[in-house]
Amino acid sequence: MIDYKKELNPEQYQAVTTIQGPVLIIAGAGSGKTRVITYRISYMLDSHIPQKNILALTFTNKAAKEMWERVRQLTGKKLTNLTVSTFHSFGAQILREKIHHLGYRPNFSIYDTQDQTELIKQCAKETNLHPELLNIGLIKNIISGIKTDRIQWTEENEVYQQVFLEYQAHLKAYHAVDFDDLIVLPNKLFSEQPNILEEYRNRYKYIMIDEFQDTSILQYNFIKQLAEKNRNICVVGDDDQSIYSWRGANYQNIMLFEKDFPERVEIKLEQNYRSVQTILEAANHLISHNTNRKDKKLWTGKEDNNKIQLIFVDDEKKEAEFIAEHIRTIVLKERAAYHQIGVLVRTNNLMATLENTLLQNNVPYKLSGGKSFFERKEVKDIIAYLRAILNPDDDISILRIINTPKRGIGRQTIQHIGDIATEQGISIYSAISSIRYAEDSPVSNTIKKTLDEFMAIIEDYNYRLNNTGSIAETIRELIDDINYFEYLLGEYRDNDNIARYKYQNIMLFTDLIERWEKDPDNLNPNLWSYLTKISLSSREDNTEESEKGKVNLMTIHAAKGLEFDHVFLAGVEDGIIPHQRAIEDDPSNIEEERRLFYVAITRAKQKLYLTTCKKRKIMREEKEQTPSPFLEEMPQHLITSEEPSQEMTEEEVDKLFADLKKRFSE
DNA sequence: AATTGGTGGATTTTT
DNA sequence: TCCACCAATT
Repeated sequence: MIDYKKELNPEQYQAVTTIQGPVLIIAGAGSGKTRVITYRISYMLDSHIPQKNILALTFTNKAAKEMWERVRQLTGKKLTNLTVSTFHSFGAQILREKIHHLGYRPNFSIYDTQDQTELIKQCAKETNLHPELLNIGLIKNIISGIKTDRIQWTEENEVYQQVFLEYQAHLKAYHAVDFDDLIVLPNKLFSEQPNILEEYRNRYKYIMIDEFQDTSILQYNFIKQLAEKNRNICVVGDDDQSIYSWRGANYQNIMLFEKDFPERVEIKLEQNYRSVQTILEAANHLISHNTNRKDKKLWTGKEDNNKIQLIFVDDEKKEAEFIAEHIRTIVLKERAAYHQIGVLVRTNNLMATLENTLLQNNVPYKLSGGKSFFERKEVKDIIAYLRAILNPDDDISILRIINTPKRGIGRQTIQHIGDIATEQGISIYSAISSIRYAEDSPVSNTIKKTLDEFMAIIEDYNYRLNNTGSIAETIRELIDDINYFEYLLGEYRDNDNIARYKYQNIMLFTDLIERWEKDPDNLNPNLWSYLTKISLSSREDNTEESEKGKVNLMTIHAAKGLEFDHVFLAGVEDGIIPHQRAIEDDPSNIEEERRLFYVAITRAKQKLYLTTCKKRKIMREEKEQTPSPFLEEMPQHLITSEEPSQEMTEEEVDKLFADLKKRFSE
């Protein structure tokens, strides 16, 4: 039995043991937030609350996974009925069970950003949108804003109204949903169908929300509906770490919660267990420049004399070299473990140089963020096949694969098929099927035959994936049947290695499916669940052994919730952080950029390094850079700055390392 | 009619 | 650096 009183501080103890009624926990950075949630779940189980009545929602898959794992270790129980998931996968789960009430099939496809972009382009074309107005990013924001009630139609954006309607209609016709729908549709079900809401209220009587400051209004409404009756809801958040407002996060939800659940118990966790005094003091000082925040005083018992290091270098190349070499030094000198080192950046494009340099210096690293394995073109092709096989009305997937590998179905043919589909209001797949029998069809007999073969593949594998043995094995046969490897060789005929590499990725993909399929803990090994799982985990979250022993290279956003002994923050320059674009959008975004900087520096447990370049290549151009203004918002006595260290030759570096090694062995 | 190769343009953060 | 669009070629 766990001695809760002994293992937790008084505030944490109160947070863990107050399981009836609404609770608001304001948890500063590093104050043991995850610990509180996991102990709280454990405490509930000890109080004989059934697993199936507990719902814990997080923001990222990584967090969900980690929480699950920690509860499992803490309790030693088999967690078969506990629900720990992200908002989006919880939404997907509800839709899987109930989406037929909205007229979709349960085999619906989930569109990621790429698919969404394709669809928007298609809709823009169909509505004859003026090419000058075609700004996909903007349209995406408007569509998302309207769907989630964040914005209204105005004179300015109403030109996109037609595209929006078209977009929505297409999704429905394709039996497809986008990321927003994963919250919008369950929310709609809850508000329109009281019996469904009642069913979920009875199931999930105890609800916990992690990273509450990152929830959107819509997500808030969703959980409010669910929790309103039983009122056992615990939200945990930190307004200082709200960094997703661009995606609809609304930290005012904390105030809404206070209003909607006035009987709440409020608990503040202010003791920081993560960082040393220096880092915490700098962070506190920095964040105090923000207005309109809940007052907090984070404190720690960890004294130290290490200052934050600020390093000036010439350009991004030198910056990367400094980081790579310094990592090698601290690994040798301070016996730091690679996986306890984090290299953080504001934007993905800063990662390329760092990556190359780490590679050259033999520093093992692991990326999170950036392109996911499942977003690689070759893998995405196969996924599109699988989606189309499960849901042939999914036009986006059909269009992606209809001529991949090349079968001789070109632009013209596709145009014809598309016209028929639009005229008759049917999907591309149905249109193909009707072309085959049409007397005056606009396509030649040769092409008809090709189309026949294409349909045969879809139908054949639809049957096989639903009825026969191993999913992974069937997919391998599919890849073989469509001659994908030959296609790759043709596409990259000037470089066999690329083709081989891509093919290996696909083989890896099928291996992943096989492992998932054979996992004894997997209660639901059907292909649809797998496709859903990977659509929702856009990032690679390796919890494999390979994760150990590697430096973590990631964006600040991706680093939220993580901690490292040593943190390098690269590109601490004006225009990068705060990001120029963010400020241009709205000068008040400076506060969010500051929170981002705050999140970055509070990832460090012991030592923090900030690097600033004098010049940097941005979009092919050399630009003179100036240090980030945030540097001046931290007490100067906590920071020591260095001019670039003299360049060392390869031999000198080797000699230094040899010396260090010698010192150790003495 | 399909494919290939060239040129120009663009890059915040993510479920 | 990578991707999308356009014109010439088979």
